[in-house]
Amino acid sequence: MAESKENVLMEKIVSLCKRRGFIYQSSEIYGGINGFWDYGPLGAELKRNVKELWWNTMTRQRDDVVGLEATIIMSPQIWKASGHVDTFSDPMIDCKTCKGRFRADQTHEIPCPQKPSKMVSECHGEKTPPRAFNLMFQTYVGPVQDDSAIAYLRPETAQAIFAQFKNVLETSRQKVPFGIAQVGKAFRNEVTPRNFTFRSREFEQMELEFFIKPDEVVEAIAGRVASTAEIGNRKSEIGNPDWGWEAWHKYWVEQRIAFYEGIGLPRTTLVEYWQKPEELAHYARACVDILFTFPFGTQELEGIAARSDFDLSQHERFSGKPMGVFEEELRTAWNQLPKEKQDALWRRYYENRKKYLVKMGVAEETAARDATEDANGLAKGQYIPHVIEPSAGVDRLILALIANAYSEDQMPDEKGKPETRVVLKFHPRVAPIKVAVLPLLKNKPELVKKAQAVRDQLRPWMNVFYDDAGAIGRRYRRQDEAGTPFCITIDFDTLGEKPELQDTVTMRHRDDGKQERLAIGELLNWLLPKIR
RNA sequence: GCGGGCGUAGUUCAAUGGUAGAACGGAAGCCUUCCAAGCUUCACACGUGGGUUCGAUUCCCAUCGCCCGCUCCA
Repeated sequence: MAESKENVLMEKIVSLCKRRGFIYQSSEIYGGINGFWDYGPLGAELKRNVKELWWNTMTRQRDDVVGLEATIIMSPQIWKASGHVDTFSDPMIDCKTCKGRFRADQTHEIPCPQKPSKMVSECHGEKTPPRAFNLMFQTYVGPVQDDSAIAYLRPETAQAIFAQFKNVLETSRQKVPFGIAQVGKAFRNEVTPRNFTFRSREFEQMELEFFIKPDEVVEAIAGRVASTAEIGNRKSEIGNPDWGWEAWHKYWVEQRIAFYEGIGLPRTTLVEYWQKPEELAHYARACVDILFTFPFGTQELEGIAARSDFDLSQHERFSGKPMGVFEEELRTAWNQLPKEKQDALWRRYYENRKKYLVKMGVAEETAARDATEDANGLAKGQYIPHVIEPSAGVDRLILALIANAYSEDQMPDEKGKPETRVVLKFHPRVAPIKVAVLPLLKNKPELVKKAQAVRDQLRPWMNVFYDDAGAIGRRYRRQDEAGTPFCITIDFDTLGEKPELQDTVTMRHRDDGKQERLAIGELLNWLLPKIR
């Protein structure tokens, strides 16, 4: 089989990941298990760095986002409300004649691959009966394994945020607009895990649910809803009272792209894809995918969806607990609005609520009654928040970072002969090892002792790697493959061979091999801004 | 799940119906005054399970895994 250039590159990456301890196959000694991957020592550091950067950016550096860490197994009711129990499964039919596979509900609209004049449902190919498979992993809670004990491993982290929305609202002293962030494992029994870790059955997500006022409420309070064109010109002003869902959506798209650029993915490798109306999930008003150009294609890293008030509404209906918020500000503003304005906003809110309820199968009459009740709430300062959801896959991002960092270049060896060098050009912020400390020679105890002292001085602040084995060049190359941005070498000048250079070291840069001389005392101040 | 291809040290590759070699890498030691240097020593593999056979890494079957297509998503 002729192998494509992309495929060769992926194989090199997979091989490097194993060789250097970034990623191993799960359960490898037992032959592996499809769709599961483990992170080795360097991978674990890389992943931790990425998650901490996300967490820091999304919560600690902001006033308006707080964190949550929920369980993986939750009440199965959650997945009924979210729709995952019913819609997270696609009945499929295989055709034994033409080897095609089709969604059972679409056979009447897909042309037969062999006889395009006929639809799949009417061609003569021998077909299997429809087989439904739910993509959620099932388990049982408690010792008795009957239907009443069925529970699911969460297929996304988002639902826990919705389920705990009221608790967080009441205990965090936040008010809308604000967000709840969560990082954690999710599980999907994918039909076909593929492309290394890109589509795994166990994976990790970094999700933010950012709760905002519905546009009707924004308009009631601020008098207007800002157009997205205006937002583009005032990016620095975060969260003006007149921001509607479109402004917030656009804002988060910008924020997320900036995040990716900040950890070393160049803008040129990223694609911002606005989903077309017909591609949107039923609950979404808009969705932007941030794609990365992997060796195997341009694929999704993150989706930023404007999910309306769908999720909170679903949980309100299924749990019977109110999910709305009350704001004095809205009540006051509402009562000062002219009657015709009140009526117009009331009508819009009513129509949206009713549309949602009818779509979810609520009888017309009941829907009208409930929507009326909801719209009447506006005058009392009550509404159900809408949500903007930036949802990113950690493992995909790790793979993107590795693929982006992978490069081969020519570097002269000891004798000046050019040799191919494999180097992972990680941004220092995500690099698993920030700095390697190397005594020039191992068999000179003074060098070793000094190097260990430098290591110990830096260790509390960053991940430091000490290595004294073999020639210095070999150690540099090893660090290149690990993606270590900086190497510190302790030599005889450090010890004072040239008195003016005493207590200085060589700082060697990964990407170009250039070196500079730095005083030991200034190392920390030199390094810290680069790795944070 | 369906169809096609592929499974030999950590990696990349050899060879063979009579139980396997290399290179690089790894470990230990010597040496080494800045980019995979040199010398010595060591460890490590036929994915798993059946079958055929006197004997299977080699042939057959199954299974697991990887890659490519269909399909799906973070």
